[in-house]
Amino acid sequence: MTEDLFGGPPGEAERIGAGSALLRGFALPSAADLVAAVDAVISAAPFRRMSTPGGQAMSVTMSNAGALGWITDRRGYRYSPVDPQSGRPWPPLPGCVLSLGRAAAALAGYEDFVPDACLINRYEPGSRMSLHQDRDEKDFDAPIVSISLGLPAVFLFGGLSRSERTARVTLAHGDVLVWGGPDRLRFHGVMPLGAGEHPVTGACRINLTLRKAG
DNA sequence: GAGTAACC
DNA sequence: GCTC
Repeated sequence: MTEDLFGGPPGEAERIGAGSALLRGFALPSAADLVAAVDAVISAAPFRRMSTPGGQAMSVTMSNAGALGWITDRRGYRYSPVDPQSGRPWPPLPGCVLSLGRAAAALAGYEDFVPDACLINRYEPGSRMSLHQDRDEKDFDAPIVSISLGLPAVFLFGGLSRSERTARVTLAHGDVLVWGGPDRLRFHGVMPLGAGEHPVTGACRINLTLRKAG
């Protein structure tokens, strides 16, 4: 299922599905800026542990930037224009995150991607994300853009039903994964993060997920 | 595969 | 976006 996407350089890119592309190392040139931008967002909207509607604590801690932020609590999964913890709007989507996400989406064939939400997930060793679909967004025409920073993680990329077998893709610091079109509703998740130390992020992985939610 | 919540 |  892996096939050449762009017919060569720059960088390494591969199709991992009809509507999906993995851009290896794509965010490396701006990684320091991205991490600084995340730090600024987090100073205004700190990482917090959310609970699922069923009351289970998530193993990642989360925050958001942009006009809309993904949240979960007893009332369900949804997007909110304000940080429920502060009552204030989420911090603006950093320019370097927006430009990187748009460039990655364009390379993957999504030219007019205008994200309004950036979910920031912090994985510590043992943190995971169980298999799920992203379906709280209003329109599924826009792709999902996932930027990986810090410790590597094994990403699970499944099919349109939960029972389909999953492909395993290691996502490293600087990798950007884009999925949309026929792959937009594919189940996906992340295996428990292994222990380690990364020179840029320390003992964690930061994932930025850009979406058009509204 | 099913239950979990809340909404469609 | 959880757990069994």
